[in-house]
Amino acid sequence: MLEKTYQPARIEPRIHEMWEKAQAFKCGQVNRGDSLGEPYSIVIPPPNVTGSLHMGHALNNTLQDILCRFERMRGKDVLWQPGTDHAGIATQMVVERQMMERQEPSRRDIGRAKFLEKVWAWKEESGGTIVNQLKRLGASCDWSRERFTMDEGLSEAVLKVFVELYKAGLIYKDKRLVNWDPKFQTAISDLEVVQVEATGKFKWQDGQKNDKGEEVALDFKALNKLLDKNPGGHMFHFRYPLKDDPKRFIVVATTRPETMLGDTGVAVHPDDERYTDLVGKMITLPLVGREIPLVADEYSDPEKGTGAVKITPAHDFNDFEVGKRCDLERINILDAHAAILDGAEAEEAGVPKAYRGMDRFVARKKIVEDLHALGLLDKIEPTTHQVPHGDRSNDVIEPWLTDQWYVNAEELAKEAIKVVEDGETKFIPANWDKTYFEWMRNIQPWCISRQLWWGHQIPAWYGPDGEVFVAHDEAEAVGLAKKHYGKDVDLTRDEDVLDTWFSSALWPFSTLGWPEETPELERYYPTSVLVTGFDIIFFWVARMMMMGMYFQKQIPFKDVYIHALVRDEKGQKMSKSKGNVMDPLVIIDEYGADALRFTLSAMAAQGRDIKLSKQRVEGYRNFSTKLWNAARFAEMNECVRQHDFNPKKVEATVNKWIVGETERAAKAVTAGIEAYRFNEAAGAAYEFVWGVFCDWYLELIKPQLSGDDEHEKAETRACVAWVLDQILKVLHPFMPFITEELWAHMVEHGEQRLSLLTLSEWPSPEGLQDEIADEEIGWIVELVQEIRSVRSEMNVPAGAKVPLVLVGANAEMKVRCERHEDTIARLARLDDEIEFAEVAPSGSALIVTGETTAAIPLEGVIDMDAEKVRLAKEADETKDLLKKEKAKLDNPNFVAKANPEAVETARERVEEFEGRIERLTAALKRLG
RNA sequence: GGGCGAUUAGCUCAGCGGUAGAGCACUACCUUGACAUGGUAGGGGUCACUGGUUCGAUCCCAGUAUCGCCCA
Repeated sequence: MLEKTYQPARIEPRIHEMWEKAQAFKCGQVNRGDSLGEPYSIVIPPPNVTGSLHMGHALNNTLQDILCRFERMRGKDVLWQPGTDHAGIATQMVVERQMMERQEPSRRDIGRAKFLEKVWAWKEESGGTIVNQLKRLGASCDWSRERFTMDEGLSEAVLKVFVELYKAGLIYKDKRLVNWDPKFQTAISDLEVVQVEATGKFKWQDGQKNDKGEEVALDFKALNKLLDKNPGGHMFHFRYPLKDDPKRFIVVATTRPETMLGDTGVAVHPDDERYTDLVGKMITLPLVGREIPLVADEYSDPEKGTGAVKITPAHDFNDFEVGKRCDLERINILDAHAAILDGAEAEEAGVPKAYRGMDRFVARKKIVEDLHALGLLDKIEPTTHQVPHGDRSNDVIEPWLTDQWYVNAEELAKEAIKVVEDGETKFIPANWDKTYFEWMRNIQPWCISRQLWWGHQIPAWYGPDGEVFVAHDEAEAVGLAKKHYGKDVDLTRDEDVLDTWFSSALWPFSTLGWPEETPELERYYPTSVLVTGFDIIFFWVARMMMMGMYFQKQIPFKDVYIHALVRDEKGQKMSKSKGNVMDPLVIIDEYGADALRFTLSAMAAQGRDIKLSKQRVEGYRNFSTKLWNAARFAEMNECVRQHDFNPKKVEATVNKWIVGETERAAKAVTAGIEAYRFNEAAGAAYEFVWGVFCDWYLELIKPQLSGDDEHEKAETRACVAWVLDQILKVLHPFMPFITEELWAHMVEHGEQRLSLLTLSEWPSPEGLQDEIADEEIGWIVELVQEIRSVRSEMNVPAGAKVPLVLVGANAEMKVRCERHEDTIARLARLDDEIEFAEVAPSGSALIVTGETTAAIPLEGVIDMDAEKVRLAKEADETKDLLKKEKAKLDNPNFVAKANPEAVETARERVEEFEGRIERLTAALKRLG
């Protein structure tokens, strides 16, 4: 006997063990029938090995799991490929932090090899967290195939890709500006940069007078206090003197004063008449003394400030381009820590001694002070601007001039764009292709080198003169070098590693064994769908597409399903700093994995973010309880599975009706999942289970189950068991644990199950609709609801039984009544038998439905005045409806142009409403 | 500045060219032998605004307003 409530915490681990033991999720095995189904494959977007499951993961993996379980039940050979990525910066950071906490020597002290040993040790010990969390969510991945981007095989793929792209000229080394993270001392991708708004409040202008006519002094103490708190937020205007006419100044503005040490020009707009005569003249850069030209370039905006901008090509992305166009020198003034250069480099860059080795923000303050002392500070204004920060370090990013490796993404993007244009790969919802195209068509060279130790070390070796040899391994590089130099030379390997996304880009085929030509690669590539969030379109989708097209000549996935972001109940992004994070594991502990999964799927409407609240989860936990108790009811009534039960052969009307409803529900769920409309699929299942099966079917059959018609009882019991089986099946992708548990349990008195629910066949009932049964049950439902409604409105005590008289019933209704008398009586709480009469007994409450008038004779019990008001109100409402329909039909255009079905419906309605009004009027007349 | 999206019940959201829906919340009643994590009944909406298309618009189109996100 089932317990009274479902207790997920007790059951989930056991179910999980069952699946594992049965190796239920292994790909390439025959689960049913005698042949392998057609392949269906999904690669998991590999979570960071340092990660732990957050709500976004929970949603992402719930949706993938729904698809996989659904297709597996439909007989496909499903591969859901799991694994994690090595997350360069994040992992290195975690391990370094751990070393610091343990007061161990730093990574630089112990060296690269020792450090990597430590990272691997960390990975072995703690790297599996998220995998176990995915299992708790119920993810039906083929865990036997779990991969890691730093695996031997995947590393081999990385090597091959790097070498081949290099040979094809699609990977090259270049000196460009990169986003430099001074904290981690590595280049990071544009996508790892977050813009943080800075707003200042300090204001000062040279020569400004106060009320007393005194010049206002610049309060450095106040300014520096602000700058210490936030170095951004202010626009500083400097006066740069002309070389030939030192009394004449060009005023330029910057939010980063220290960069002026690297200025190599000042630009004005070519059409700016204020400066026409000055273009080409030289300016003396204050503090530094360098002579720099005034150039004309359209980058400068004549409307902004003075129309002149200082140009620092080595420290600003826009200035870099201006510098390129105007042939300006690039002078780097920062070191890897983003401090001002020191020593020989400083000398070479012409950095004045006063600032050498100084932190960038200290230099910022000092330069402002020094320029002010020279009378070259024009004004300081508060401003609001975006300051780039590293998303992991949270340090201010510096554009920095370095040698890095690049992928010619523009070239690779061509094919990746084409296959989406051609519809080979489809985005769902479709409008995400706009985002994809936008990004792909404006793609920049992809900087793939990172100054880290943890990752795939770049397979490039340098000769003594800096000549580069890219090869699969050192031996090959040595060979190349020998050929180049004509003798053996010492080579040094490039120290840098590749961007983590470089290996992730290969994930759809590297996990299948590439570069080996494996049967899995042959069978499961291209994968069926990639399921991910929109924020990852650039990171994964774009890059997987480029690499897939180049190395496999085939798309990596047919569909890309983009799901929403999970937010908190107020619509805020969940973040640790806001403290509004909902931990999926806490929710699972409290409500069960099924409740969480169902909540996420029920809310996963396309194109809208999910605002998650505990209350919602609680609601779907209640749904599990409801299902549990329906099964419990079935069990108590010995509703057990009969192997020869055929839903097409049921005789009882109510059974004919429920098998038809089951078909409808199964089809709706199927259609929903097929179209990635998870909310519709979940909603259809929910409505069927609760609103149809529990609320009506189980109630309608109660009299039968306690009756003595053994033949009918047997059919109904078998029918309940059959419907429940179908319910467990269609709910399984959403709620795998409770359904698997009930599936196993429902056989206690019946036939042994041959397999797990998760390997059972997806229902696809056909031909079970029965219009007559639908109509008959529909009539009963309506009648019962109306009686209940009247009882409630007339304040008939809930426990009291009332008589019922059908007025002017035709033969069919009489038959129906007789057939379902027990049921109606029970559901509507009637006493005695239903009676028939030509006119309603006096003192009755009246029910006027589409085709029926029913009377509840309760003279003395009900308030006849209240009854009059109620009927009059109903008559008025019906008259309004009638008026609307009539207006339609009175419009000749409607009759002429509207769809004939619409006209027909309108006519039917008019008839129905007129009938009802007639009967309501008659009823009112009787009441006086 | 460019792009995308949203605006429907108190809240969160479905829906969609033809009688406005759900969940939660709310009100009343009910410990009836599956379930109080429940049942029954009920209240509650100019479908943001303005035009247009149409026999008919919450839905399609254009514009306005407000909000959100992404990219510069």
